[in-house]
Amino acid sequence: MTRRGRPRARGASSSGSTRQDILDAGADLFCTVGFGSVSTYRLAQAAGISQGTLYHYFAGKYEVLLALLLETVHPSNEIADEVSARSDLPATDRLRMLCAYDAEQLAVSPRNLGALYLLPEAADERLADFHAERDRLMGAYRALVRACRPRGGDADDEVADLVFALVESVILRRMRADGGPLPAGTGDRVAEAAVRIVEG
Amino acid sequence: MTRRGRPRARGASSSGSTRQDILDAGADLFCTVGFGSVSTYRLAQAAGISQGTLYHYFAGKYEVLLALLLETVHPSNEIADEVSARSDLPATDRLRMLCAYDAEQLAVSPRNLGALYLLPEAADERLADFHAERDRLMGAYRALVRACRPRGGDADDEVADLVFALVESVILRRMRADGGPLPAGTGDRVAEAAVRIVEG
DNA sequence: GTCTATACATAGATAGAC
DNA sequence: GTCTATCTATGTATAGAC
Repeated sequence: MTRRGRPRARGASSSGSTRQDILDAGADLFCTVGFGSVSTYRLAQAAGISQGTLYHYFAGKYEVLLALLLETVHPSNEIADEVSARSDLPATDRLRMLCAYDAEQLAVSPRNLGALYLLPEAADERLADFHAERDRLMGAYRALVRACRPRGGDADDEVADLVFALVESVILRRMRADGGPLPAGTGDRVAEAAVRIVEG
Repeated sequence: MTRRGRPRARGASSSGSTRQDILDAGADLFCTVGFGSVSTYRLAQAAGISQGTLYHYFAGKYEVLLALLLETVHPSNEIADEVSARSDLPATDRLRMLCAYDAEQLAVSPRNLGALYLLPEAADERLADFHAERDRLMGAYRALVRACRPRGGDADDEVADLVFALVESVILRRMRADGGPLPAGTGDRVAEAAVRIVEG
Protein backbone atom coordinates (compact mmCIF):
# COMPACT_ATOMS: atom_id res chain seq x y z
CA MET A 1 0.00 0.00 0.00
CA THR A 2 3.02 2.28 -0.22
CA ARG A 3 2.51 5.26 -2.46
CA ARG A 4 4.45 5.01 -5.68
CA GLY A 5 5.94 7.77 -7.77
CA ARG A 6 6.63 11.39 -6.99
CA PRO A 7 5.39 12.61 -3.62
CA ARG A 8 2.86 15.46 -3.77
CA ALA A 9 2.64 18.49 -1.60
CA ARG A 10 -0.57 20.02 -0.29
CA GLY A 11 -2.60 21.54 -3.09
CA ALA A 12 -1.28 19.41 -5.91
CA SER A 13 -3.82 17.64 -8.07
CA SER A 14 -3.64 13.96 -8.91
CA SER A 15 -3.61 14.39 -12.67
CA GLY A 16 -0.41 12.43 -13.12
CA SER A 17 1.23 15.13 -15.21
CA THR A 18 3.48 17.65 -13.56
CA ARG A 19 2.85 20.14 -16.34
CA GLN A 20 -0.88 19.85 -15.67
CA ASP A 21 -0.30 20.26 -11.95
CA ILE A 22 1.40 23.56 -12.65
CA LEU A 23 -1.44 24.69 -14.88
CA ASP A 24 -3.99 23.73 -12.24
CA ALA A 25 -2.09 25.57 -9.56
CA GLY A 26 -1.75 28.61 -11.81
CA ALA A 27 -5.46 28.66 -12.58
CA ASP A 28 -6.27 28.61 -8.89
CA LEU A 29 -3.72 31.12 -7.72
CA PHE A 30 -3.83 33.64 -10.56
CA CYS A 31 -7.62 33.88 -10.28
CA THR A 32 -7.84 34.12 -6.52
CA VAL A 33 -4.61 35.81 -5.49
CA GLY A 34 -3.56 37.65 -8.64
CA PHE A 35 -0.77 37.19 -11.11
CA GLY A 36 1.80 39.67 -9.87
CA SER A 37 1.03 38.69 -6.29
CA VAL A 38 1.97 35.04 -6.84
CA SER A 39 5.64 34.11 -6.79
CA THR A 40 7.13 31.25 -8.74
CA TYR A 41 7.95 29.74 -5.37
CA ARG A 42 4.32 29.72 -4.29
CA LEU A 43 3.19 28.47 -7.69
CA ALA A 44 5.63 25.58 -7.58
CA GLN A 45 4.67 24.75 -4.02
CA ALA A 46 0.98 24.57 -4.95
CA ALA A 47 1.91 22.28 -7.84
CA GLY A 48 3.83 19.99 -5.54
CA ILE A 49 7.28 20.64 -6.99
CA SER A 50 10.27 22.76 -6.03
CA GLN A 51 10.69 26.29 -7.30
CA GLY A 52 13.55 25.41 -9.58
CA THR A 53 11.71 22.54 -11.24
CA LEU A 54 9.11 24.96 -12.55
CA TYR A 55 11.62 26.17 -15.13
CA HIS A 56 11.90 22.70 -16.57
CA TYR A 57 8.32 23.06 -17.83
CA PHE A 58 7.84 26.76 -18.41
CA ALA A 59 10.16 29.65 -19.14
CA GLY A 60 8.40 31.68 -16.47
CA LYS A 61 5.09 32.77 -15.03
CA TYR A 62 3.86 34.38 -18.25
CA GLU A 63 4.23 31.11 -20.14
CA VAL A 64 1.96 29.45 -17.61
CA LEU A 65 -0.62 32.18 -17.99
CA LEU A 66 -0.45 32.03 -21.77
CA ALA A 67 -1.11 28.30 -21.80
CA LEU A 68 -4.13 28.77 -19.53
CA LEU A 69 -5.59 31.58 -21.61
CA LEU A 70 -5.23 29.71 -24.86
CA GLU A 71 -6.91 26.58 -23.57
CA THR A 72 -9.82 28.72 -22.42
CA VAL A 73 -10.47 30.58 -25.65
CA HIS A 74 -9.80 27.76 -28.12
CA PRO A 75 -12.99 25.77 -27.51
CA SER A 76 -15.10 28.91 -27.90
CA ASN A 77 -13.58 29.63 -31.26
CA GLU A 78 -14.26 26.10 -32.42
CA ILE A 79 -17.92 26.41 -31.48
CA ALA A 80 -18.09 29.84 -33.09
CA ASP A 81 -16.83 28.36 -36.34
CA GLU A 82 -19.35 25.51 -36.24
CA VAL A 83 -22.29 27.71 -35.36
CA SER A 84 -21.44 30.39 -37.90
CA ALA A 85 -21.46 27.78 -40.65
CA ARG A 86 -25.03 26.66 -39.85
CA SER A 87 -26.68 28.82 -42.52
CA ASP A 88 -29.74 26.56 -42.31
CA LEU A 89 -30.62 28.19 -38.97
CA PRO A 90 -32.00 31.69 -38.37
CA ALA A 91 -29.28 34.09 -37.22
CA THR A 92 -31.01 34.55 -33.89
CA ASP A 93 -30.76 30.83 -33.17
CA ARG A 94 -27.10 30.76 -34.10
CA LEU A 95 -26.37 33.67 -31.78
CA ARG A 96 -28.37 31.97 -29.04
CA MET A 97 -26.33 28.79 -29.44
CA LEU A 98 -23.00 30.54 -29.25
CA CYS A 99 -24.00 32.63 -26.25
CA ALA A 100 -25.43 29.61 -24.47
CA TYR A 101 -22.30 27.55 -25.01
CA ASP A 102 -19.88 30.25 -23.94
CA ALA A 103 -21.90 31.36 -20.95
CA GLU A 104 -22.43 27.78 -19.77
CA GLN A 105 -18.73 27.01 -20.03
CA LEU A 106 -17.91 30.10 -18.02
CA ALA A 107 -20.63 29.20 -15.51
CA VAL A 108 -19.96 25.55 -14.73
CA SER A 109 -16.35 24.71 -15.61
CA PRO A 110 -14.41 23.45 -12.60
CA ARG A 111 -12.55 26.73 -12.23
CA ASN A 112 -13.51 30.31 -13.00
CA LEU A 113 -10.90 30.44 -15.75
CA GLY A 114 -12.60 33.38 -17.46
CA ALA A 115 -11.36 35.51 -14.59
CA LEU A 116 -7.88 35.09 -16.02
CA TYR A 117 -8.47 37.47 -18.87
CA LEU A 118 -9.71 40.13 -16.56
CA LEU A 119 -6.26 40.29 -15.02
CA PRO A 120 -4.50 43.53 -15.94
CA GLU A 121 -1.43 41.43 -16.63
CA ALA A 122 -3.37 39.61 -19.36
CA ALA A 123 -2.91 42.72 -21.51
CA ASP A 124 0.84 42.14 -21.64
CA GLU A 125 2.42 41.92 -25.06
CA ARG A 126 3.89 38.53 -24.28
CA LEU A 127 0.35 37.16 -24.60
CA ALA A 128 -0.19 38.35 -28.18
CA ASP A 129 -1.13 34.85 -29.36
CA PHE A 130 -4.03 34.87 -26.96
CA HIS A 131 -5.11 38.38 -27.98
CA ALA A 132 -5.40 37.29 -31.59
CA GLU A 133 -7.63 34.33 -30.68
CA ARG A 134 -9.81 36.53 -28.57
CA ASP A 135 -10.22 39.13 -31.30
CA ARG A 136 -11.33 36.34 -33.59
CA LEU A 137 -14.06 35.34 -31.15
CA MET A 138 -15.30 38.91 -30.81
CA GLY A 139 -15.48 39.14 -34.58
CA ALA A 140 -17.74 36.10 -34.66
CA TYR A 141 -20.11 37.72 -32.17
CA ARG A 142 -20.22 40.93 -34.20
CA ALA A 143 -20.97 39.05 -37.41
CA LEU A 144 -23.80 37.10 -35.79
CA VAL A 145 -25.37 40.18 -34.27
CA ARG A 146 -25.26 41.96 -37.62
CA ALA A 147 -26.94 38.96 -39.21
CA CYS A 148 -29.72 39.25 -36.62
CA ARG A 149 -30.32 42.88 -37.47
CA PRO A 150 -30.69 43.23 -41.24
CA ARG A 151 -31.41 46.93 -40.79
CA GLY A 152 -27.63 47.39 -40.49
CA GLY A 153 -27.42 50.47 -38.29
CA ASP A 154 -24.44 52.03 -36.56
CA ALA A 155 -25.81 50.69 -33.29
CA ASP A 156 -25.11 47.09 -34.30
CA ASP A 157 -21.56 47.07 -33.02
CA GLU A 158 -22.58 48.57 -29.70
CA VAL A 159 -25.26 45.91 -29.39
CA ALA A 160 -22.71 43.22 -30.16
CA ASP A 161 -20.48 44.75 -27.52
CA LEU A 162 -23.36 44.60 -25.04
CA VAL A 163 -24.07 40.96 -25.88
CA PHE A 164 -20.44 39.97 -25.54
CA ALA A 165 -20.31 41.84 -22.24
CA LEU A 166 -23.43 40.06 -21.00
CA VAL A 167 -21.86 36.68 -21.68
CA GLU A 168 -18.62 37.68 -20.01
CA SER A 169 -20.47 39.05 -17.04
CA VAL A 170 -20.96 35.43 -16.02
CA ILE A 171 -17.35 35.70 -14.89
CA LEU A 172 -18.25 38.58 -12.60
CA ARG A 173 -21.24 36.77 -11.16
CA ARG A 174 -19.07 33.78 -10.47
CA MET A 175 -16.48 35.94 -8.76
CA ARG A 176 -19.25 37.17 -6.48
CA ALA A 177 -20.08 33.51 -5.77
CA ASP A 178 -16.47 33.04 -4.61
CA GLY A 179 -15.52 31.30 -7.83
CA GLY A 180 -17.91 28.40 -7.36
CA PRO A 181 -19.95 27.18 -10.35
CA LEU A 182 -23.26 28.85 -11.17
CA PRO A 183 -26.44 26.73 -11.55
CA ALA A 184 -26.68 24.54 -14.64
CA GLY A 185 -28.84 26.22 -17.24
CA THR A 186 -27.25 29.61 -16.61
CA GLY A 187 -26.00 29.57 -20.19
CA ASP A 188 -29.52 29.23 -21.59
CA ARG A 189 -30.84 32.04 -19.45
CA VAL A 190 -28.00 34.33 -20.47
CA ALA A 191 -28.60 33.47 -24.13
CA GLU A 192 -32.27 34.37 -23.76
CA ALA A 193 -31.36 37.70 -22.18
CA ALA A 194 -28.91 38.33 -25.03
CA VAL A 195 -31.53 37.64 -27.69
CA ARG A 196 -33.95 40.01 -25.97
CA ILE A 197 -31.30 42.73 -26.12
CA VAL A 198 -30.59 42.13 -29.79
CA GLU A 199 -34.26 42.12 -30.71
CA GLY A 200 -35.11 45.14 -28.54
CA MET B 1 8.99 81.69 -15.79
CA THR B 2 10.85 79.40 -13.40
CA ARG B 3 8.69 76.59 -12.06
CA ARG B 4 7.79 76.98 -8.41
CA GLY B 5 7.13 74.37 -5.78
CA ARG B 6 7.84 70.68 -5.75
CA PRO B 7 9.23 69.31 -8.98
CA ARG B 8 7.11 66.64 -10.64
CA ALA B 9 8.22 63.53 -12.40
CA ARG B 10 6.70 62.15 -15.57
CA GLY B 11 3.21 60.89 -14.93
CA ALA B 12 2.38 63.07 -11.95
CA SER B 13 -0.84 65.03 -12.15
CA SER B 14 -1.07 68.73 -11.39
CA SER B 15 -3.68 68.45 -8.65
CA GLY B 16 -1.58 70.23 -6.08
CA SER B 17 -2.06 67.54 -3.44
CA THR B 18 0.55 64.85 -3.10
CA ARG B 19 -1.96 62.47 -1.57
CA GLN B 20 -4.15 62.92 -4.61
CA ASP B 21 -1.18 62.40 -6.92
CA ILE B 22 -0.60 59.04 -5.29
CA LEU B 23 -4.25 58.08 -5.68
CA ASP B 24 -4.21 59.11 -9.32
CA ALA B 25 -1.06 57.12 -9.97
CA GLY B 26 -2.52 54.12 -8.17
CA ALA B 27 -5.73 54.28 -10.19
CA ASP B 28 -3.75 54.28 -13.40
CA LEU B 29 -1.23 51.63 -12.54
CA PHE B 30 -3.39 49.18 -10.61
CA CYS B 31 -5.94 49.12 -13.44
CA THR B 32 -3.51 48.81 -16.30
CA VAL B 33 -0.55 46.94 -14.84
CA GLY B 34 -2.06 45.13 -11.88
CA PHE B 35 -1.75 45.48 -8.13
CA GLY B 36 0.85 42.88 -7.30
CA SER B 37 2.81 43.83 -10.40
CA VAL B 38 3.28 47.44 -9.29
CA SER B 39 5.99 48.18 -6.76
CA THR B 40 5.85 51.00 -4.26
CA TYR B 41 8.84 52.40 -6.11
CA ARG B 42 6.98 52.58 -9.40
CA LEU B 43 3.88 53.94 -7.72
CA ALA B 44 5.86 56.70 -6.03
CA GLN B 45 7.69 57.52 -9.24
CA ALA B 46 4.40 57.90 -11.13
CA ALA B 47 3.16 60.19 -8.37
CA GLY B 48 6.27 62.34 -8.65
CA ILE B 49 7.70 61.55 -5.22
CA SER B 50 10.39 59.25 -3.88
CA GLN B 51 9.64 55.75 -2.74
CA GLY B 52 10.17 56.54 0.94
CA THR B 53 7.83 59.53 0.89
CA LEU B 54 4.93 57.28 -0.01
CA TYR B 55 4.89 56.00 3.55
CA HIS B 56 4.26 59.46 4.86
CA TYR B 57 0.80 59.31 3.25
CA PHE B 58 -0.14 55.65 3.28
CA ALA B 59 0.88 52.68 5.38
CA GLY B 60 1.39 50.68 2.19
CA LYS B 61 -0.04 49.71 -1.16
CA TYR B 62 -3.23 48.22 0.26
CA GLU B 63 -4.13 51.50 1.93
CA VAL B 64 -3.93 53.23 -1.43
CA LEU B 65 -6.17 50.63 -3.02
CA LEU B 66 -8.66 50.84 -0.16
CA ALA B 67 -9.00 54.60 -0.54
CA LEU B 68 -9.61 54.23 -4.27
CA LEU B 69 -12.23 51.52 -3.86
CA LEU B 70 -14.15 53.44 -1.22
CA GLU B 71 -14.30 56.61 -3.25
CA THR B 72 -15.71 54.60 -6.15
CA VAL B 73 -18.50 52.84 -4.31
CA HIS B 74 -19.59 55.67 -2.01
CA PRO B 75 -21.38 57.79 -4.64
CA SER B 76 -23.29 54.75 -5.87
CA ASN B 77 -24.58 54.02 -2.40
CA GLU B 78 -25.71 57.62 -1.98
CA ILE B 79 -27.69 57.46 -5.20
CA ALA B 80 -29.09 54.07 -4.23
CA ASP B 81 -30.38 55.56 -0.99
CA GLU B 82 -31.98 58.51 -2.76
CA VAL B 83 -33.59 56.42 -5.48
CA SER B 84 -34.87 53.76 -3.11
CA ALA B 85 -36.68 56.44 -1.10
CA ARG B 86 -38.63 57.70 -4.13
CA SER B 87 -41.77 55.69 -3.39
CA ASP B 88 -43.70 58.06 -5.63
CA LEU B 89 -42.10 56.42 -8.67
CA PRO B 90 -42.83 52.97 -10.12
CA ALA B 91 -40.21 50.43 -9.09
CA THR B 92 -39.16 49.99 -12.70
CA ASP B 93 -38.30 53.67 -12.98
CA ARG B 94 -36.31 53.60 -9.76
CA LEU B 95 -34.31 50.61 -10.98
CA ARG B 96 -33.77 52.33 -14.31
CA MET B 97 -32.43 55.43 -12.56
CA LEU B 98 -29.99 53.52 -10.41
CA CYS B 99 -28.72 51.43 -13.32
CA ALA B 100 -28.37 54.47 -15.53
CA TYR B 101 -26.41 56.40 -12.93
CA ASP B 102 -24.05 53.57 -12.07
CA ALA B 103 -23.46 52.49 -15.65
CA GLU B 104 -22.87 56.05 -16.79
CA GLN B 105 -20.34 56.67 -14.02
CA LEU B 106 -18.51 53.51 -14.96
CA ALA B 107 -18.67 54.47 -18.63
CA VAL B 108 -17.48 58.07 -18.66
CA SER B 109 -15.47 58.76 -15.50
CA PRO B 110 -11.92 59.88 -16.30
CA ARG B 111 -10.47 56.50 -15.36
CA ASN B 112 -11.88 52.97 -15.50
CA LEU B 113 -11.93 52.79 -11.71
CA GLY B 114 -14.46 49.98 -11.73
CA ALA B 115 -11.68 47.73 -12.97
CA LEU B 116 -10.13 48.02 -9.52
CA TYR B 117 -12.65 45.72 -7.94
CA LEU B 118 -12.07 43.08 -10.49
CA LEU B 119 -8.53 42.73 -9.20
CA PRO B 120 -8.05 39.42 -7.38
CA GLU B 121 -6.23 41.40 -4.72
CA ALA B 122 -9.44 43.36 -4.08
CA ALA B 123 -10.75 40.28 -2.25
CA ASP B 124 -8.13 40.68 0.45
CA GLU B 125 -9.36 40.90 4.02
CA ARG B 126 -7.61 44.20 4.51
CA LEU B 127 -10.30 45.75 2.33
CA ALA B 128 -13.22 44.64 4.50
CA ASP B 129 -14.57 48.20 4.77
CA PHE B 130 -14.99 48.26 1.02
CA HIS B 131 -16.62 44.84 0.93
CA ALA B 132 -19.29 46.01 3.36
CA GLU B 133 -20.12 49.04 1.20
CA ARG B 134 -20.33 46.91 -1.85
CA ASP B 135 -22.64 44.39 -0.23
CA ARG B 136 -24.90 47.27 0.69
CA LEU B 137 -25.11 48.35 -2.94
CA MET B 138 -25.93 44.84 -4.11
CA GLY B 139 -28.68 44.69 -1.52
CA ALA B 140 -30.22 47.84 -2.98
CA TYR B 141 -30.27 46.26 -6.44
CA ARG B 142 -31.92 43.12 -5.11
CA ALA B 143 -34.59 45.08 -3.29
CA LEU B 144 -35.41 47.12 -6.39
CA VAL B 145 -35.61 44.08 -8.62
CA ARG B 146 -37.94 42.38 -6.17
CA ALA B 147 -40.13 45.47 -6.14
CA CYS B 148 -40.32 45.27 -9.94
CA ARG B 149 -41.51 41.68 -9.80
CA PRO B 150 -44.42 41.42 -7.36
CA ARG B 151 -44.78 37.76 -8.25
CA GLY B 152 -41.91 37.10 -5.83
CA GLY B 153 -40.36 33.99 -7.37
CA ASP B 154 -37.10 32.26 -6.56
CA ALA B 155 -35.76 33.60 -9.84
CA ASP B 156 -35.80 37.18 -8.55
CA ASP B 157 -32.36 37.00 -7.01
CA GLU B 158 -30.86 35.49 -10.13
CA VAL B 159 -32.44 38.27 -12.17
CA ALA B 160 -31.00 40.86 -9.79
CA ASP B 161 -27.64 39.17 -10.18
CA LEU B 162 -27.98 39.41 -13.95
CA VAL B 163 -28.90 43.10 -13.79
CA PHE B 164 -26.01 43.92 -11.49
CA ALA B 165 -23.71 41.99 -13.79
CA LEU B 166 -25.01 43.87 -16.82
CA VAL B 167 -24.19 47.19 -15.20
CA GLU B 168 -20.75 46.01 -14.14
CA SER B 169 -20.07 44.66 -17.58
CA VAL B 170 -19.56 48.28 -18.61
CA ILE B 171 -16.20 47.84 -16.93
CA LEU B 172 -15.39 44.94 -19.24
CA ARG B 173 -16.46 46.87 -22.33
CA ARG B 174 -14.27 49.74 -21.26
CA MET B 175 -11.33 47.43 -20.73
CA ARG B 176 -11.79 46.29 -24.32
CA ALA B 177 -11.72 49.97 -25.33
CA ASP B 178 -8.30 50.25 -23.65
CA GLY B 179 -9.78 51.98 -20.64
CA GLY B 180 -11.03 54.99 -22.59
CA PRO B 181 -14.49 56.37 -21.85
CA LEU B 182 -17.53 54.88 -23.58
CA PRO B 183 -19.98 57.13 -25.46
CA ALA B 184 -22.19 59.40 -23.38
CA GLY B 185 -25.64 57.88 -23.03
CA THR B 186 -24.22 54.41 -22.43
CA GLY B 187 -25.80 54.45 -19.00
CA ASP B 188 -29.28 54.99 -20.43
CA ARG B 189 -28.89 52.20 -22.93
CA VAL B 190 -27.66 49.80 -20.28
CA ALA B 191 -30.58 50.75 -18.05
CA GLU B 192 -33.01 50.02 -20.88
CA ALA B 193 -31.41 46.62 -21.44
CA ALA B 194 -31.66 45.94 -17.70
CA VAL B 195 -35.35 46.79 -17.60
CA ARG B 196 -36.00 44.51 -20.54
CA ILE B 197 -34.35 41.67 -18.66
CA VAL B 198 -36.35 42.31 -15.51
CA GLU B 199 -39.65 42.51 -17.39
CA GLY B 200 -38.87 39.47 -19.56
C1' DG C 1 13.26 14.85 -14.05
C1' DT C 2 13.84 16.63 -9.63
C1' DC C 3 16.19 18.55 -5.96
C1' DT C 4 19.19 21.93 -3.30
C1' DA C 5 22.12 25.73 -3.38
C1' DT C 6 23.12 29.99 -4.86
C1' DA C 7 23.70 34.30 -7.44
C1' DC C 8 21.62 38.38 -8.50
C1' DA C 9 17.83 41.66 -8.73
C1' DT C 10 13.90 43.86 -6.85
C1' DA C 11 10.51 44.94 -3.11
C1' DG C 12 8.99 46.78 1.38
C1' DA C 13 9.73 49.48 5.13
C1' DT C 14 12.43 52.41 8.30
C1' DA C 15 15.99 55.91 9.90
C1' DG C 16 17.99 60.12 9.87
C1' DA C 17 19.59 64.36 7.46
C1' DC C 18 17.88 68.61 5.55
C1' DG D 1 7.40 67.15 4.12
C1' DT D 2 10.76 65.21 1.34
C1' DC D 3 14.90 63.12 0.27
C1' DT D 4 18.67 59.54 0.32
C1' DA D 5 20.57 55.64 2.34
C1' DT D 6 20.06 51.31 4.02
C1' DC D 7 18.43 46.99 6.11
C1' DT D 8 15.98 42.86 5.44
C1' DA D 9 13.00 39.97 3.01
C1' DT D 10 11.46 38.08 -1.10
C1' DG D 11 11.56 36.95 -6.00
C1' DT D 12 13.68 35.14 -10.41
C1' DA D 13 16.58 32.41 -12.78
C1' DT D 14 20.50 29.32 -13.23
C1' DA D 15 23.96 25.63 -11.96
C1' DG D 16 25.19 21.32 -10.63
C1' DA D 17 24.49 17.02 -7.93
C1' DC D 18 21.76 12.85 -7.85
